[in-house]
Amino acid sequence: MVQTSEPKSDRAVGRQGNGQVDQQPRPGRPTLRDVALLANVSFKTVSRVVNNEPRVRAETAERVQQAIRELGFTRNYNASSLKHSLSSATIGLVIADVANPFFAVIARAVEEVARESDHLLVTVSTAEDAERERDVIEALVERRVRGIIVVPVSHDHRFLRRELEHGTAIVFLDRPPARLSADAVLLDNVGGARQAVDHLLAQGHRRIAIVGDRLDVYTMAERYRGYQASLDAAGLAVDENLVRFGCHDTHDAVAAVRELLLLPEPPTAIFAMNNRMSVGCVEVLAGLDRPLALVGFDDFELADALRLPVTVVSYDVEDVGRRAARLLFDRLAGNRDAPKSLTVATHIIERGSGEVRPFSTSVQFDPP
Amino acid sequence: MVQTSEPKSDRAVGRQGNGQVDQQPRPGRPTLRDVALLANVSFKTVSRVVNNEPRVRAETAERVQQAIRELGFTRNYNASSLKHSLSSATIGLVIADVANPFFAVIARAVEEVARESDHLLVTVSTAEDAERERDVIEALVERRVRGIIVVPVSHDHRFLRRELEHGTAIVFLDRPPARLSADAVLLDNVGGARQAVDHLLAQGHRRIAIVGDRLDVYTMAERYRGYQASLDAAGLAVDENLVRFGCHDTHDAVAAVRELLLLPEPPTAIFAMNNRMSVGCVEVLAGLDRPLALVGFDDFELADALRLPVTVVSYDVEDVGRRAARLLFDRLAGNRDAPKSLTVATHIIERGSGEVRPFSTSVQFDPP
DNA sequence: TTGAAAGCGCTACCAA
DNA sequence: TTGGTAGCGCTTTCAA
Repeated sequence: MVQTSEPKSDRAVGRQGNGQVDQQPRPGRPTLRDVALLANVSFKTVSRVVNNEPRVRAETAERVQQAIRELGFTRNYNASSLKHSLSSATIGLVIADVANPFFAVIARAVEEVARESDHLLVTVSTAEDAERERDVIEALVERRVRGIIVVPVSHDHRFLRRELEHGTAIVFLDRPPARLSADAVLLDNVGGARQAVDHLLAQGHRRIAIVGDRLDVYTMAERYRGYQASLDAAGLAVDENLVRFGCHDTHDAVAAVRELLLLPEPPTAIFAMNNRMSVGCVEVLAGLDRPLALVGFDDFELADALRLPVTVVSYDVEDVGRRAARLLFDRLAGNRDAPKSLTVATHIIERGSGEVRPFSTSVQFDPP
Repeated sequence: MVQTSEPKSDRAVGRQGNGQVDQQPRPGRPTLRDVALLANVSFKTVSRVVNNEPRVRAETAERVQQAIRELGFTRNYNASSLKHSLSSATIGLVIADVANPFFAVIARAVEEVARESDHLLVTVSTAEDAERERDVIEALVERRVRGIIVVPVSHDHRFLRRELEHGTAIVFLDRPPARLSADAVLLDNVGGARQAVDHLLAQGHRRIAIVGDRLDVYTMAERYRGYQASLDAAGLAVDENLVRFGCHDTHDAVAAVRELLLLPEPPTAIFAMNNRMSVGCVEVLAGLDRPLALVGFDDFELADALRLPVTVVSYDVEDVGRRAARLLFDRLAGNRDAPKSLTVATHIIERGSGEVRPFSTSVQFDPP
């Protein structure tokens, strides 16, 4: 079906020369031994060639290379790393969902750093399920990944202490470890949420709704604290009718916003607690005659190209991923300092939706 | 720093009972042997417990479990899988870039299927670089992943024939194998592009620009063929000034569209060849007074919430990923049929931007 | 420059 | 129900 132009000579396994073990080509993948047999050298010599060790005669090496090509031999890395126990040149990334752009960007940044260090990345999703978190981490440890970057779901990470002691590096991302001391890269969630809500208050809003995922997710709890603190500082009480948690995805957020709009006293502004929530809000708000104010936590694609460009609390997502990965490889390189926790600052990007005033009808509907 | 409530009794390694080898706890991860020593059984028995094999006395099993917990033992999966040679319960996914929503959704779908089969997923990016493609595939093979789903970049996959023969399942996604016969899940690229351009022609457009990535990427070439065929059928020639290839990301697309608008005879419509291009186009078009028609290949988030909702050529992305993964696991389950190639159909979703007429000024600017 | 032997952590097979 | 032995594919140490 497909023509190959590779040289086909010397196809027999036991070679013509001396009377070596002329055995059948075994089924399955060729091993060092198969190559050795074909090249008529000891399998240790093949190992040397495969690992580019110096003390091999050029002529011998060439013969071995030829045999490797002929057989399509590829070194079994799992077997190699059985020796130096650790290793595997693989790291793990545990996130909630790759299809969420936040995590997707994190994954790319981490993979990029991993690649620079010649490591492969195994990405697994938890879907915010604590049990699944344990399962996937276990699976990663079983494969002896050298390190794990985890966006944690559970609230007790003592089970990871053993792994740390056993030499697996672990870095927490976006959310801190619970009941464990370990490296972490976090955001200023409380501060960012305060920025958002303060901003809306400054425009004169008093009925500010909040739309988010489960409150037992760390970032949600923190951002809610920021929301509360902001209202509190303004002398306002939290109106439970305006608080909508439990939205897992944009669909849920759409439903939540629709409900909010049907309230006898609807909000004049919304604080969307992450990029999924913001997108959900926009889906609804885009259809309204009169604009509602909106500030979202996390920037997102096309936020600036919408009918009413969305004001967001932003930060460098890629940097978050990169920093976590660097911390990890730093540990793998032998760093034994006390666990470090970095907090990345946020800043607000005003685009229009956050500057809408309550009940305003003359708002600018087109981008500048 | 962190308190543990785990039982700490029997901490010594050689137990109190008979005079067994009372050796030092070795550094590094505990092995079957360490557990056996502590539980005072043979390490084969520990192996049985770890693998839930039936013939172990409950009492013995409990003692072993206790030792496992005490030591924080985790089975070394790489060592296990050395036996049944293949295995590793891992598959690979080779894509261009996880941060591209198309690939992110594919990755999620593939991971989901993998998880159902208790497999882990290693995701690697090629950044559309053929050399990197070979490198990462090699890295995956070295780790003996059982199968690989690849969105190929290179134009010669003969090097994979050996891997197929050696038992590694390979499924091509989005782009077909070149000089190799293998499973594939593709889109109707030519047909989809024709739908898009025919649609624009039907609105009366005659100057239809096309914005895309490198023409040597299969999907781009195919979609361009569709563009050509559509124009050809309408008796129109391709105007090279309106053809903009070489856009890797949204930024490049933005620049390309800006250039197009500065043309002495600018286009009245644009065909964006993938989701990245569409987003770039929207970024520019959102700022214009007079709308330009736009049809994009690939649906994308918020396309319906934009000032001028975007008409797209759509299809079920998740399904594409799922089908590829199912094909792969089907092979791993032993299916030896001739390679299969599936083509997923596309359909147009009219949202407004594709229904803009040339030079129209009275276009509906708000969503219904 | 090359090879032989031991062993990484585990499972398979057979014996007790 | 348990344990011993061999060996997966490779690297390491030492000898030739």
